[in-house]
Amino acid sequence: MRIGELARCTGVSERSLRYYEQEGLLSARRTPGGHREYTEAAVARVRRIQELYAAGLCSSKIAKLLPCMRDSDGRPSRTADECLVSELTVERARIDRMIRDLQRSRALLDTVIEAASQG
Amino acid sequence: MRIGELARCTGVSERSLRYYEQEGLLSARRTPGGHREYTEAAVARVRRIQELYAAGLCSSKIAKLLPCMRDSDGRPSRTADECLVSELTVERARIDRMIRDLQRSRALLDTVIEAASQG
DNA sequence: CTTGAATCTGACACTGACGTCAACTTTTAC
DNA sequence: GTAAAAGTTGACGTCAGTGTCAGATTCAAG
Repeated sequence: MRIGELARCTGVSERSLRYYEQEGLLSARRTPGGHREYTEAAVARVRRIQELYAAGLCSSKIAKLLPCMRDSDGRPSRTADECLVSELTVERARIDRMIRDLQRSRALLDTVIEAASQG
Repeated sequence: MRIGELARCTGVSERSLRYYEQEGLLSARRTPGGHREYTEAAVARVRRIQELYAAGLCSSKIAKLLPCMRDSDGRPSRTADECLVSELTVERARIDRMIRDLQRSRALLDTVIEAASQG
C-alpha cells in the first residue's frame, strides 16, 4: 500500500504521514525507487496516532508509548520502563483533568443552548 | 484591582489578560493615566475564559458565547441567536467526540501503565 | 520632587502539527 | 518510449495563544 492509498483510507494527509515517519511514529519499507510501502497494519497505527494526538500527547511521547502497546498484529514489543511510566502517569492525570474540564464546558454550552430554545 | 493582582490571583499572565481584552473577552475601566482597573467579577470571568479555551473554543467563539452566560454578578445580557446556537451545537458535538477520544486514550495509557507494573 | 515599582503599547519570537509549493524522480498506462 | 499520475525531499508559511523585550508613561511612597 502506497502513501496515497493510506492517506485516503485513514483520512490523514500525505504530509502528515511523512511527518509521522520523520517523528519516528510510523515506518515503511521502500521500493527500489524510494517510494514508501505500507502494510495493512499501518492503517490501525495511523488511527491510533491520531487518537493520541487528539488526546494532547506530543510526537515524542507517542513515539515512546507506541512500542508498548499491543498492535493489531502483534504483542507489545516493549514494556514501559520506570521513567516512561511516570511520564504516562502525568499524562493520564492531565487527561483526567481535561475530561472534567470538557464536561464542565459542555454543561455551559448546554445551558446557553437550552436558554435560547426556551426563551 | 489592577492587572498584576488579577494575574496573580488567576494564575494567568498579564500578557494573556491584555490579549483577552484585545479579543473582546474581557473589559476593564481605565484610570485617568490609562491603567486597567478590574472588578472582582473579572476573576471568575478569566477562569471561565480559560475553561473554554481548554475546551478548544477559539477567541471569537468565546467572545460570542460569554454574553449569553450567567455571570457571577448578573443574568445573561443576551440570548444566543439562531446562528450562534447552531455554532454552539457543532462545538458541543466536537466536545462530545473529544471526551470519547480522551476516554479511549486514557484506557490505552492505563493498559500500558498496568502492564509495566505487573510484568 | 524624586525614585522605583507597576503598567502601557507595539513588535517580534516561539511552538508543533500540518499546508503548500517547487523541482525532481519513479511508477503506471497506453 | 512517452506522457500522466503518483511519489520524493526540502523549504517556507500558517495559526493562535503566549513569552519576551524595548522604550515610554503612570502610580505610590518618601
